[in-house]
Amino acid sequence: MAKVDTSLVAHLPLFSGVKPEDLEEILREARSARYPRNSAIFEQGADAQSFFLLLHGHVRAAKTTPTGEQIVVRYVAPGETFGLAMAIGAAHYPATAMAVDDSVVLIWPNSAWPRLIERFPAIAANTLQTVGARLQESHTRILEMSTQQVEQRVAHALLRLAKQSGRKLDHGIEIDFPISRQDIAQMTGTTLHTVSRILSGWESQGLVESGRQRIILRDPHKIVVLAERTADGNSA
Amino acid sequence: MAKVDTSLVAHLPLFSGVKPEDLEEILREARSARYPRNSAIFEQGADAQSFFLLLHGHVRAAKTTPTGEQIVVRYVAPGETFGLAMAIGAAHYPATAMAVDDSVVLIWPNSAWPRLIERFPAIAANTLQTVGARLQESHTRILEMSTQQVEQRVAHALLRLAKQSGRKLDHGIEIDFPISRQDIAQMTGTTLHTVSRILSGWESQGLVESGRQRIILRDPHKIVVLAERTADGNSA
DNA sequence: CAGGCAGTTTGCGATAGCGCAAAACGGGCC
DNA sequence: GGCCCGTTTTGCGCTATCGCAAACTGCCTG
Repeated sequence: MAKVDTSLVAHLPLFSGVKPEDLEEILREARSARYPRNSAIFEQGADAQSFFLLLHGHVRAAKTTPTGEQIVVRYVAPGETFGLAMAIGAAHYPATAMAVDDSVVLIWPNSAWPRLIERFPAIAANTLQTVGARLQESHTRILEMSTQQVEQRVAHALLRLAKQSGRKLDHGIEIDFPISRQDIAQMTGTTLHTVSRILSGWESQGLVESGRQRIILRDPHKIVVLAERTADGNSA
Repeated sequence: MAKVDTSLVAHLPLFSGVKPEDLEEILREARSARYPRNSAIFEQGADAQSFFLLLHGHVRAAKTTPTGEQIVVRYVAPGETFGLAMAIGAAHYPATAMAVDDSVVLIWPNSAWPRLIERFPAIAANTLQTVGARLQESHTRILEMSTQQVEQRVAHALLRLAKQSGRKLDHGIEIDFPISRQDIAQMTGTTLHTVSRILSGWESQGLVESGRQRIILRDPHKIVVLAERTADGNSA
């Protein structure tokens, strides 16, 4: 297994407050692995045996109901951790993680966690902050689902994706991994049909350009306006 | 200010792994305060200056949109922490906390947090677990909002409240604090009208007994069945 | 004990978005 | 280069739920 250069990960939030010379010791406990596009990293309900740090690629975390419906919990971008079941005291993974692009991850065995946070308390504090940030995002999402129409929610979702994983083009911002109408529906609590209709509408207005698992925001500013418009068209 | 008996809080998850003799030192940094029913403890957006542990009563955490709509983030039960903005790296409170019943809380200044987790790393680990648990609850809530009808969501919400803060009566389980139709609507992403209709229906079937800010689950088992029924009436 | 008010109930349209079905499309693979 | 399959588009009826309005009720207050 190739050794990971500490300089690649030293600046990540997870390791803030950790001395560079300690980093090597931390990385020694991890192994790295490559997951090809569309391969599963772990399955919801499985025994949680490891936790992960994404180095390259993109990972989708999704939760499935007993009846088979799915929602996308989040997309993981490079530099972010995922599969932290151990840290939050869960014995099983609460979601399924799948690589949506060829991805490279660092993998620590769960057994390393207690030792890690004992020797480097900053890691516990950093993780608390990222989990807290995710909690706030979840609350925001709940707020949106409770108060906004589907079109606004889709607008917000795309803007968030663009910010997190957007690649700047001269004619807009492209979401940097394959994402389907269905995926967006599962992020916003609607159906792929409705998403498709919305994107078609936007496309004809020149706001986006999209195709098979590909979306480019051509006019992010107008989409921001859409996202903030209230149901009554901001008549107030 | 009255001194808090360590034996009252020693068993709380927050302090698990903390030696009893250290507990007094921790409590010495806190002050206690009483909030009468319907008084605000902190407001969304205000500078986060303290974090809280609820001793008695019940607290509602709610988030408000720019346009004034609210959702209930959660109800805090005795023994739970709230207002952890500092711990999760937020400078401002992301929600408003209001006592829904006469309540007693312990209050630590944020400045105590770094010292606390440095001296007692178990507290950071414990907090990480509770925040993680809240994150999972949020995801469950998002899943429900995405896949279930309003009636199922209301059923789930009431069952959760009953489990968290239910008082057993001989003729059912009563939710142990004042809660309105509006509150339930704000927990489930619907309107008070729809909640009222649903509860009226249940009442006529003898599933619940309810009135002004008061709900008793008369037949929790049947409500569980309702909660799990799929949209097509479980025809499969 | 009488108001008054917050909370609740209920009726009645209006509609956003779902669900189903079918056709069109696009791209990768052989 | 053509075929096949997953994705996307689009039409159409349906309904769960909203939104508004109005009446009702039970507490708490003065």
